[in-house]
Amino acid sequence: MNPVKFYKCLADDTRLRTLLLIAHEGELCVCELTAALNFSQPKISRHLSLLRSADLLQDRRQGQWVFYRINPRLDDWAKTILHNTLQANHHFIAKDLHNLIQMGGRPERASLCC
Amino acid sequence: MNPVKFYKCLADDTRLRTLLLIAHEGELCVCELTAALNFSQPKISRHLSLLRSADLLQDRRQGQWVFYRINPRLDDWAKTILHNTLQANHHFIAKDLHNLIQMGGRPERASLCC
DNA sequence: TTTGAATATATGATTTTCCATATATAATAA
DNA sequence: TTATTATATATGGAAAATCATATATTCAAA
Repeated sequence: MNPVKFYKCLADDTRLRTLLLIAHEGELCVCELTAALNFSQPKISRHLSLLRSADLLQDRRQGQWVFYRINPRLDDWAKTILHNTLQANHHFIAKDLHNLIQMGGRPERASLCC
Repeated sequence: MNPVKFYKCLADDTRLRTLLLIAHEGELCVCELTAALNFSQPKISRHLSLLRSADLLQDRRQGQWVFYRINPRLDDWAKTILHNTLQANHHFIAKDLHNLIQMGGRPERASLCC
């Protein structure tokens, strides 16, 4: 992972909040991010597409929803930086997490085993 | 330090190489950075000005030279990220460090004590 | 056929770069 | 000392490039 390319991904309010929310929650779908961030769906979708192209995020479809998570094959140093940033800036996504908890009708995750 | 503002500073080739070179060397003047990066002096000066305005760098004048270093009052999490990035991406500035070593007539630092 | 998500296009805003020049310090000559 | 020249750095202004957003539309799954 080229470090400039990596930091360009983090250098935007929508993208950084998206990444930290996903890092915090493990996995989120587009409609959850839309509710948490209170931005338009196309806006969020476009940033997610950018983060997926840059290999920071991985997506999986489950029925009508598409869930995003941090790409597990992301370089360790980059993963570490995401987690350090989250730890030191929890306040940065506090309101978004609140919105997420308030959100009704969140999709159920498929159980990962049996 | 707002994390988006911080990452905007790192999200540029010239600025990231400048920061990592300074983090590696402790302190560098503009002419050393110009020689290491092989960019025009105004270009480097502009980016240094931006990094100083954002409180990532501190400058001091010594005679005709202006030396830049990482702002010692930068948030710890941000300092940590700079150092982690340097450790994991030494290759990113290898050529620049080589240019720096090759450079003739580097200015002498004022000794910090007696 | 309704819901969730992605994409295309246009546009406005920001950022980066270049060129020329300004300022500041230092070295040298008269 | 004073004037001259050289070196180091900063900045104003303009052009070029990049980026973010809104609207409209399309795609895909149930």
